[in-house]
Amino acid sequence: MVTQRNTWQRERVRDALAGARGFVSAQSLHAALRDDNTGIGLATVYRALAGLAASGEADSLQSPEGEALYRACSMTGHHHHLICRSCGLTIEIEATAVEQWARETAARHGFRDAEHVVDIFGLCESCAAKQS
Amino acid sequence: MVTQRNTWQRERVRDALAGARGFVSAQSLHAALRDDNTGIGLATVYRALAGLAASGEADSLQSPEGEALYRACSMTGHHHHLICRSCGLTIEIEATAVEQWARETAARHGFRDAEHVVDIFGLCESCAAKQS
DNA sequence: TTAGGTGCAAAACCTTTGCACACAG
DNA sequence: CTGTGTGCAAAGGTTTTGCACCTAA
Repeated sequence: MVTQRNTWQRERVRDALAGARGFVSAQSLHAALRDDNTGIGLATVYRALAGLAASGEADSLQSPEGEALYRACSMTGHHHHLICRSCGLTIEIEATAVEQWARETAARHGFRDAEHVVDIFGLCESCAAKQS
Repeated sequence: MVTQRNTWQRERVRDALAGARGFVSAQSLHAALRDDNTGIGLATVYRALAGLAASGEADSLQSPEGEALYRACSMTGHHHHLICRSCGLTIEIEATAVEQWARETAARHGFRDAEHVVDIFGLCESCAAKQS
């Protein structure tokens, strides 16, 4: 395993990520840390996030707007997300049945080394209430 | 419904999209049309693709590299994709079981207006053979 | 005619990279 | 010390936008 030093910047990124309720962009994460008087650089945030994603501590996905979104990963192994499209609240879900369906579908069409993306977007209870 | 004029540029984009075996980026689509002596502009390709996606004639998704990928949509209604990560071959699949699972999962957590993303990436048979 | 489309180039955007300096180990 | 990490700024990439001209209806 590659070396991974323990700098206060990485701590802050890790903390900010853990404190976020849902997926956050590198940009907004940097903006938030900026506002906390930390002189942290944008590049550092990107590098820290890439490191966290590589080591499995964070999850990443592409937003429809073209940004990369990150979130602290609590569940070990493979899992999926239920995401509120309004407030960003994210719930990690297991999908054993879907896993199997994906494997079978890939196999039926002769595909190998199949990976899959399964995410559900919706309005969480509180956001749905607000919008009523 | 908004007006949608019938220009040769849009025809070419539509044709190129229909002729592609899988998802293609706006950039490569433009490059391909460029090579066919058409003086089509990059902005026009983007605008045409946005229009096709808006009218449901095309599907779009974000590649992990941050590009927007498009594909002609043959199946009506909601569907998912099985995509070769090497050659881009795309197979449209139905996933009734997954649809239901997604609805149930969303409902169980109090989410409303749930949509979902379900795509499988892998190596298709011929690409797997080539790589052996 | 005329509202909308097109091309070009510039701008906006997110992300990566080069480099000198700082710092954890 | 020494090899990494950092900050800054510049560069790289994709996508959008402004504007004058063009064109389908």
